[in-house]
Amino acid sequence: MLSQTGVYALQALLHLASHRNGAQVPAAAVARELGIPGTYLAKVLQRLAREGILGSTRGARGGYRLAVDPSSLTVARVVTPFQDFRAPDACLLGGPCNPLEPCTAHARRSAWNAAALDILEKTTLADLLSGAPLGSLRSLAYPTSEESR
Amino acid sequence: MLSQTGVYALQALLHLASHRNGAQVPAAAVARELGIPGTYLAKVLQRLAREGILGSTRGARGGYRLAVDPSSLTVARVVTPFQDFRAPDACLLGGPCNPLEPCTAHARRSAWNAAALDILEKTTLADLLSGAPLGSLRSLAYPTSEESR
DNA sequence: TCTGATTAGGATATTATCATCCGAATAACC
DNA sequence: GGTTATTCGGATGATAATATCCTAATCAGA
Repeated sequence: MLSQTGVYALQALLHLASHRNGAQVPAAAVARELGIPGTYLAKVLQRLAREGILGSTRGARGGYRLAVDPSSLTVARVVTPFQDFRAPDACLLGGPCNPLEPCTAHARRSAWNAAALDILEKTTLADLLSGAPLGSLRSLAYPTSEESR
Repeated sequence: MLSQTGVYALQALLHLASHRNGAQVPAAAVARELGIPGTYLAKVLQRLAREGILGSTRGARGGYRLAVDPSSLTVARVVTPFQDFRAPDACLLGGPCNPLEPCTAHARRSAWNAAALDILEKTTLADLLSGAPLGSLRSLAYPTSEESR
């Protein structure tokens, strides 16, 4: 569901978020701490900075810091720069399938994708850090008896 | 969520399932019908045959046929040979994280994965073909007011 | 102003996924 | 038995994701 790069991004952000008072942390330190290939993480952080999710300063005692509030930073926003979640429009049944009146398989597939994206858009960095109750994830548990088929 | 190869497999199986009375269909015909690269689909079908999902006969008038009942064939079983859905055990927070008492982020990530797998295991080929009500997918809709955070 | 630490960015290598090619093996039909 | 249609399996090629390398640009501090 999440690409390797997406996971790296999340890990790094969670690590930075745990550094209170917005202290700056060099990319190499984050990488060392998390056991992520340093040269690669550098690229990922660079990208997150371009996205405005991280702030950066170069030079001695420089590094990266969170630029947005963890409680308003969704997993979707973190991960989207690195992987595409748009539902593919090709129909599972092959034939040309009117998007306005899609076949069942098509509709189901879109529902899968929407559901996955929904999770990512409802979960924030703060959620991941705080031991908050599962919230939106609860709706993903096994369906209770009356709604199962 | 689904790899390209997984989608090919599903499309092909759906196509074969629509051929009543278990008639055999050559790989090339399936590929032509669905607009999938024929030489690649051949490999996919071969694999599905090894998995016991398809039956095959070589030679003239040969081809592939479904070897299991669509209503007992889950999407998970179709797709698993081509992509791994096992939840990675690496912790999102980096540090060594006791699997028996995982960190919040870890738990949430597992929940995502379990939820995704759950969808795939609850949906059958027959579901995709029949216009059956969404069933298990309904539990993935936006949470109703009282369960949202 | 020099030096060391650090991000920025381009170029390149490595690996996995997707796709193609080719030579068999097998089965139906004449 | 020969011919044609088809699956099977191995080898190879293309493309995208992942990872590394190198050279700047920038900043803090001595």
